[in-house]
Amino acid sequence: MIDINLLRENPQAIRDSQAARGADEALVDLAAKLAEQKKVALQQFEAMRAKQNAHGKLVAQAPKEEKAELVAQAQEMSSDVKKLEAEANLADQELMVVLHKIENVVLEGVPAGSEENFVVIKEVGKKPEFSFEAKDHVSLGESLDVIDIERGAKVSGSRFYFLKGLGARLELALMQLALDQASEAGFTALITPTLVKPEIMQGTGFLGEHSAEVYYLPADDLYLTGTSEVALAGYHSGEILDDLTTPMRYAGWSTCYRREAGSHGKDTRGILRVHQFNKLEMFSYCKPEDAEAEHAKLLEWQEQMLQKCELPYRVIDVAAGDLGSSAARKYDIEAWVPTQGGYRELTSTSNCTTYQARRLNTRYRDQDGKPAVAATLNGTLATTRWLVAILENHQQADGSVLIPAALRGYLGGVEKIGPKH
RNA sequence: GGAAGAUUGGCCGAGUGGUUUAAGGCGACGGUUUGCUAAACCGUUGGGUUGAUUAUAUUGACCCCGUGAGUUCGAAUCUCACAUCUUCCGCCA
Repeated sequence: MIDINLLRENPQAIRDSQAARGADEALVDLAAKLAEQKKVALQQFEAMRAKQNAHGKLVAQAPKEEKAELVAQAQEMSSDVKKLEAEANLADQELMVVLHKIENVVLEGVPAGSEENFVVIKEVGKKPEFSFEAKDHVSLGESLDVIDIERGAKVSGSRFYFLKGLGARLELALMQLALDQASEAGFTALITPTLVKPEIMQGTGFLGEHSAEVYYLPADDLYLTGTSEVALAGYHSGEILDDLTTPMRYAGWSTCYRREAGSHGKDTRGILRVHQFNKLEMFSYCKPEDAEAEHAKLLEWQEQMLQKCELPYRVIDVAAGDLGSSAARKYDIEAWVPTQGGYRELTSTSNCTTYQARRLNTRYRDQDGKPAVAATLNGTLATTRWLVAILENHQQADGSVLIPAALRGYLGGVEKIGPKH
């Protein structure tokens, strides 16, 4: 949710942001109007309530013989109060509906426009050159007996898979490497719930445009999370954090579930786009003025992980129209995928400024001890999808795959995955 | 799945329809005293919305006692639903 003070003081900034995203600018003026209406309604209600309260004291103190008379007067007041209260509540609800529709104000420098308007910030690493015909991760997974897609489909349907043998161990190795790196950087590890209540899912903004992406369990009124960001953002909801002089950082590990409802026919081969995968997510709570510096750090840590996995990649500054509604800026790191001849997203890091925390009511105490809304940021440190890039980039002429040195320690020193026969 | 009990401020805890404007204690913070610390004494001590004024301050109104609805002129207090926790019984890993 945007800051209602900004709506009052600088509505143009919000209009400009909506325009950069290609979102509805008219919402801004509608919200301002509704805010004014709510204020008036609330004042009327409070004035009437004050009268009622004062009268109530008279009733309490009055001698018995005068009570009947005073109570009769109070009855009239009561109905007025109820009416005005209902009006004020309605005005507030109307305002909230519109406020929630306005997306976060994008930061200066974010490229305007939609998906294709991203800006490449840098390219790092050397793309591999093969003297043989490179295999994609599906055939590598099959020949090395580390990914079993056929049986995944048999058991659970399309977009499901088994990771097997060294494939399964490689994923866990990747997660552990990421968790160790995060721990060294001061992150607190958290294994998070993957089923959450509606208000948490709502609060993190995943029930907006992307609600079709989310698995829902009607029998229990719970949602399956598509990322541990949901639980991590909800972790401190409704709290006032004592000290944010340095950011509070969590590394959340969880399985993630996505319906992929809007992507029929897209990436149907392999494990690039699946219904279930694992992810290690970084999540930071910090002061709003520290958010951009924290964002840069998250990006740096992500780059370190890609370098440890010896993957060629590029960093892109995602365009305003392609940001989630909570994000004020987002950087994606895309790894080179040889058989696709292109880059594919491996990580994403968003600076949500105070937008997400305001909706979840997460605050901190500033220098004066006064509560203020915190900023939240998130970023991927490892996912199952990384296996695609690792397998394809490190494949050898003999059909084997070299394991990046940083991961070997987690695999009992195994240096390569050889063909099964 | 069944039964009983509980939920009040940072923490403990009183409060069973009207001077509750939520007692009291602990903790924390400030002050006095003190060579320093402690003790003692005095004071302060939540969140939100919204006004006024001489506007970094002062002061007022309203809301918040797990959540939501209801009864009532008036609800922390009564009713209903839900959530969470505790204990017990049953079933199961």
